[in-house]
Amino acid sequence: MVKDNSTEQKILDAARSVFIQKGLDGARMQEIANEAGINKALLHYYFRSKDKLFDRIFSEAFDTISTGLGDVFSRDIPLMDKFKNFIDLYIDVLSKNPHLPVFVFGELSRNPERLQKGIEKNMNNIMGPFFIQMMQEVNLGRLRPIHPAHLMLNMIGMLVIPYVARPMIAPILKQHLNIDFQDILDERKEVIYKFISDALIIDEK
Amino acid sequence: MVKDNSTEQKILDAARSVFIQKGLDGARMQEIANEAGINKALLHYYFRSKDKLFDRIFSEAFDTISTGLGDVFSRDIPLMDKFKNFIDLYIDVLSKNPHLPVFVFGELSRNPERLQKGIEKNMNNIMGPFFIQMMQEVNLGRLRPIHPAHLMLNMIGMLVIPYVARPMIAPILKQHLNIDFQDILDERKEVIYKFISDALIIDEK
DNA sequence: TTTTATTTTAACCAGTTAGTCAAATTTAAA
DNA sequence: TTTAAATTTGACTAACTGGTTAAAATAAAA
Repeated sequence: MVKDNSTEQKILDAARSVFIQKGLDGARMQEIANEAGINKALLHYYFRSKDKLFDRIFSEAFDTISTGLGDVFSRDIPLMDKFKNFIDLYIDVLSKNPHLPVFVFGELSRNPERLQKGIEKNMNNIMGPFFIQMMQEVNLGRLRPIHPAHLMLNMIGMLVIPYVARPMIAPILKQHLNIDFQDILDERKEVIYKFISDALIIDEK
Repeated sequence: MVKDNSTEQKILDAARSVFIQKGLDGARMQEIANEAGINKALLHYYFRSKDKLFDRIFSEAFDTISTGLGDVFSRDIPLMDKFKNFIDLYIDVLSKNPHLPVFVFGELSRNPERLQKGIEKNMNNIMGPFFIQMMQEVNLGRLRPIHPAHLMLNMIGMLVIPYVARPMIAPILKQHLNIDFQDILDERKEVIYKFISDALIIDEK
């Protein structure tokens, strides 16, 4: 009497794959049905409409891409350790979901009201303490002054750009410098952490 | 006897607006026609198909977003000045075309073969000298060692992220820190240049 | 087994979309 | 002015798309 859960899962897997690859407008219900190995009508039996199905996939994607912003920064550890943890965690997530940023940013740009209220709520407890912790380090003369918002933008930008701009940059690197993009990706964790360390930490001579 | 140029221009303006807002799949020829104030059939008279029209708009957008990578880095000036010029130029371009990165990266991600061969050609003369110039500064002990490819990724990431992630980040900043995103944007030039300076330049004590 | 509820399907439908075409209108040339 | 070329339009079409529906198949309950 219970719904066959594996069918629902097959649909979700197929929908995730197709939506992330083609976007809301480019995706076809027929293609999702084919990839799930089922009838198109069954799609509407499980999820009433394309939009409902898409919402499900997008929420999931948004949650994934919001990972860490919460967990990491609320832990009671030194600031630079938070950055290190954040970088490591985020690159792990991205390397497993390389197409997520383009998908989320793209759909969000065409439809900003899709933004979840949830994520904004549990951001309240984090931003404040993190802000204070940075101010302290700056006042102690250990960090060069920078607004936390800018620092977060800098980090997220450096983390995300290789995945967002890959189809544009990878061919150039390969052609003119004979560099495999995967090698660059493998070095990102260390490079980014060193870069922000060098930018932030003041040598005490 | 010459084609009415203003009609073609009206079409291109409308197409640019609609395609960048909705993407290839989300755009409708009828909407482009409406926005251009003409008949839909006239669209096909000037540009034979939706794809042809889109190609035109995308190429233009790609050229715009590739600005500076060529001009700035081939000039014979100190390395840090190149970075400063690049940052200034790029932010000016982005502030005039804030939706371009999401558009180009999004369409390129769904259709990587759209990549122009042109841009790769005139990149040949630039990458080499820039690479060498950086090596020299590093060997002279003036710059901390970093692979030029990583540095470019860092810069482009920091430059582009506010525009790409705006609908995600702006509400958070407003809600929890009461910061207007435009204020952040206005500070980006200086912040980014200071950040990479601090990260790269070795103090000679 | 019989009955009832759930899952799956094939066929269908109404609305939309890119693209066409013949005719009308405007512009330029002879 | 007349003729020819270029521009613009309204009406149309064939293909596609999300969604529906009634019936069939399967599973569960009685």
